[in-house]
Amino acid sequence: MTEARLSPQPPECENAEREAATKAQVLAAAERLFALHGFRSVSVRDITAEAGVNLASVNYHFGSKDALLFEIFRRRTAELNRERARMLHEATGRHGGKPPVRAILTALFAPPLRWSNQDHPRRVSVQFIIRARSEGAGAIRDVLRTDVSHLRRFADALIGALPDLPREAVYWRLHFALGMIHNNRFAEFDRLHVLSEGAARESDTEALLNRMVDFAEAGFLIRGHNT
Amino acid sequence: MTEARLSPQPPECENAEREAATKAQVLAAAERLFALHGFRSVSVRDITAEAGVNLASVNYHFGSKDALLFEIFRRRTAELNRERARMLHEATGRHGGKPPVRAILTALFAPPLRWSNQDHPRRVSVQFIIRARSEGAGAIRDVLRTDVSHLRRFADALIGALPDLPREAVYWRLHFALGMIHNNRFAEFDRLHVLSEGAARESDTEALLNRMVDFAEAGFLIRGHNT
DNA sequence: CGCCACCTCAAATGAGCGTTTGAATCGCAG
DNA sequence: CTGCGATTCAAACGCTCATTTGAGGTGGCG
Repeated sequence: MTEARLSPQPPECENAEREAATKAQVLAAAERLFALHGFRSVSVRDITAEAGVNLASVNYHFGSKDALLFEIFRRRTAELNRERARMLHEATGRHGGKPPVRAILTALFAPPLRWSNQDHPRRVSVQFIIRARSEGAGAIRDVLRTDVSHLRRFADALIGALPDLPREAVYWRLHFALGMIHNNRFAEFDRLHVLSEGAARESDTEALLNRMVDFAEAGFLIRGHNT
Repeated sequence: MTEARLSPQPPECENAEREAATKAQVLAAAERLFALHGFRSVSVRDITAEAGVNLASVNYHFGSKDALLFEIFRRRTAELNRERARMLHEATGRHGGKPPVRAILTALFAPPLRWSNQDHPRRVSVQFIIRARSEGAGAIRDVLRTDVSHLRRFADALIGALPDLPREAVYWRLHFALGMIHNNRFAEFDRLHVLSEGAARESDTEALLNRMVDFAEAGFLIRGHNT
């Protein structure tokens, strides 16, 4: 409960540091608990207990439990979208403005997959985002449904890479590809371990990334009877 | 509140009918509300109000809210698995014991997709199952993680159809294919409508089924550098 | 009819929830 | 040292929740 004060810090910034420390501890604890157990299952008391701060901290610093949830969601999706956009931008530069399907899919898949790595600091963030995507209500749901600016970049890039494919086919296949990522919850991996009797393990992130890109790329490149 | 008694029924079976009616009304209301808003957001009071029955009905007929949830989950997944197994069995018969990848994937995808049809009585059931898969805790989570007998039939069939592919590759690709279905939530369709500006609509179920099978089949049939 | 098992009902129970409150405490400026 | 704005704290508030209770009603059967 007094951990923040135990850290060796210059006294002249201790006040600001303590504020930042409390907020940061709440954010980290809430993200972890939400990712593991869902929003409604985790109480403000659970969060503040895990963070080692006072019960009132959440309402003081964030206004409400919902606002805290939205704040974490906002931060993490912004981070993820930024990294994805960066990789897409790099791929665009590498390929003279017209990246191939494989490079676009890699930009889409790699960030969340690499974050899911065993010892990555953003490991729980991916689970948090996936959970927020399916359980989120209110403001989160509104953002998810209406803010497609980030997805549009990828859709446009795919349309450019597949000029002969009808646009709606591209949108559908992008929808399928997104489903592949959103299914990477801990519980799904557990089921996969049981089903494959240990043969399929997600520990090798780059191999999994290749598998996913292979699978999705093949789906994008076909020219089926109904395209 | 007295709806059950208003229905014209032979008096000699009214008691049993009323019991069945109450249970059935609770089941239907709970399934619908759970599917639309999630488990934790829906209270027993919401359910009994929607069903037009007394508050205590849930605990009397099912024991607890959790047990009611699990009962619906058990029924719906059993129905879905039965239909999937039936289609797989039919495909197996049609192809002399060795159905091709396309037929296997159709057996996997068609039931939930057809249930999602606009006027299908099981429309909310699919949303319920998807939600239970990601939000479910306790007994549901245990079943999801450990009961893979239903999936194993499909995995074995796919292994038989793809004898040159390493087993773990089949498991991973099945995992990807399952992700494609589980992403078919109402909210995801909404987002797709916005992104595609109305071009991609899920109303034509058979066309969507073809798109999904095309996409997944291509992913299964490749022989990539890391298989 | 009278009994019985079954079901329904309104009311209550007690626990847990998000949030609020007002006093206490902090580092710091005057 | 004193006063001040920002933060932390223990306590409490009001509400909703799942569940329980015990009385009342029901139809079927001897």
